[in-house]
Amino acid sequence: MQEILTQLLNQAIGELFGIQDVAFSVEHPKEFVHGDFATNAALLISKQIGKNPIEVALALVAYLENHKGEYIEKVSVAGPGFINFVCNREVFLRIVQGILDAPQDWGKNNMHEAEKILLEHSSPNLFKPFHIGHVMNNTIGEAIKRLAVYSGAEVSTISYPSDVSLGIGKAVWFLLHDEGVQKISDAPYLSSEQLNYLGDCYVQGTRAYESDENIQKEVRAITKCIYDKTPGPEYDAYLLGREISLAYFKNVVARLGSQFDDFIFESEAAVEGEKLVRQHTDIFTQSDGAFIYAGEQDGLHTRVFINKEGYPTYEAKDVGLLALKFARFVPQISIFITDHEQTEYFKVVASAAGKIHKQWQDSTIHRTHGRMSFKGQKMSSRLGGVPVAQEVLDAITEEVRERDSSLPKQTQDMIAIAALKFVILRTMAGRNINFDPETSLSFEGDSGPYLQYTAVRAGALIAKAGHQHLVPKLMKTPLEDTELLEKVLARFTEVVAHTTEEWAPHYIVTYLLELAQAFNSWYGQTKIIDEDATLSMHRLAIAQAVQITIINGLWVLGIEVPEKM
RNA sequence: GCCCUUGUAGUUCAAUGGAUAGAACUGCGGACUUCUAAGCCGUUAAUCUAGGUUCGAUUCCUAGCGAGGGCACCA
Repeated sequence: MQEILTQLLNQAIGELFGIQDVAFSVEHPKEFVHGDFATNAALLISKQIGKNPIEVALALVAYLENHKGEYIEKVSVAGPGFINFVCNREVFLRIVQGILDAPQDWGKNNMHEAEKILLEHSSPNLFKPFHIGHVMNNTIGEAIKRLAVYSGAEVSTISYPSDVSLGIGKAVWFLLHDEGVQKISDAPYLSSEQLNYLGDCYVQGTRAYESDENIQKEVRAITKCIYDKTPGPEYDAYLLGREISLAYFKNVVARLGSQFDDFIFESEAAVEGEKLVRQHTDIFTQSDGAFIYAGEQDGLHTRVFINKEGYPTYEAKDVGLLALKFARFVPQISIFITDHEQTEYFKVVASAAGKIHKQWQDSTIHRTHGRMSFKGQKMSSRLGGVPVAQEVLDAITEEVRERDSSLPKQTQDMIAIAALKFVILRTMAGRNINFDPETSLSFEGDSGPYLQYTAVRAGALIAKAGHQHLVPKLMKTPLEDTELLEKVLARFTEVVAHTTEEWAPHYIVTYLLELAQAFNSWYGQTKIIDEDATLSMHRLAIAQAVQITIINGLWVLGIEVPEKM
């Protein structure tokens, strides 16, 4: 439709004013009352030829009226010189029919057809708890993954667990000094006591490390065993903790609705990264016994890639990670998600890596999430720091249960996750989120459960009508009460496309709220199933299209819709 | 000190350089007692400051003020 209008306008401008290449836009006005499309062409032309914009617009409209074709119903001038177009209703009804004909395809596009997209997100620190920051990462990562799927790409999702670090050495030290191997072996597999104990190892180990120099030496020795994979009780204890930690990670992300095709471990990336840095002494120069990259040459700052003790730092590991990603998956686009505090850091890594392989820098997209700050005390962690994912989810699920204890456990979980994910996804990614469970977390108004409820409600309507042998079916000349909804529905694919261009899921959230509000408002003032069977069937068809659109939209966001609520 | 991000109703968030800056929560007021009230209808309320570019600026540029993050061997 946009293409048709653009072409038509170019033709009109050429014939009337004899100019070409006017960079006008054809877009949806914010308000539906302004029409279906609007263009600023007259404003731009008037500037070029020095005429009054309204006059220019009127001339254009006169021309367009005579050439408008079957899709355009009305052309008019508005405001300072905008030209508004109203499309024929047939245009929208045809789109809605398309939703009903192929619900599973509604919203998909071919922006990345046949491309390989690699996604990395939710990367945990083994031995440390999976906290609320990981949930943010996971939620955004999963949404971007699904957007990629909707764009026709062949998507692989991986995670990059941190499995070697001094911190892990500390945890293993405590594990060994507290007969911890016995303790976690005795506890039921993936029980909360087992996991809590592992978390304590990290905290206690860190505390011990800070208090005693001898312990520091022991911890470093253990860390070296882990790096070098030296057989022995240290490495065995490490392997046990690692296995439990990883299994736990898979468990938590599964609860959130995502799974991974593969892992690249930090220990692998470390080996690869160190090798690459040592191979490229032209890029990584020596300074104070360390290998550094002087980012100043690209307007950035210097970072250390191999420290003076000869160990690869996080920087080198990230270079190794890039190498492994492109070698194993050969993606056209590689996307990864981190906390936004890594933005500047990664620019340096990308700049350095780009000098080894241009593609590693050019094909990588870094998306970030902010921090979640907590005002209320309700969900502060047992560990005193950042709240643990499991605890947050349990607390929200408990609130859902208090609202309606009759719902199945699975539905309660779905609603809780929707509430939490919504809070994360509604905001432009990268910004901090003030999360006050008392006020931010909502089940009413703009919220995940509101969207779920709307879809469930539409579904209930159709089910009820089914008992009266009424089937959803679009009619040729229906009443006007569904016109607005038809127009809102039609925009879904554009919204998905826009969201994919920027990899910014919050656009979908905003759209779904708009759709849900339009639907609920209509529902509130219209009797959908009434005596007139023809009208009822048309309205049901609209309700079904709304249901499909919300379900598909929420699917992209990683939110499931229950049968009932 | 330098660099990046950011500043919108009382609160939490929106707004590809466009038309009357949208929602939700909160407050206040309503309707129905008929398809799911986690709903609907009404109402009060905002672009940090000062310049600039533009027909037009919340959006772009400059300066200031405030917030968050980063800046050599942690991850």
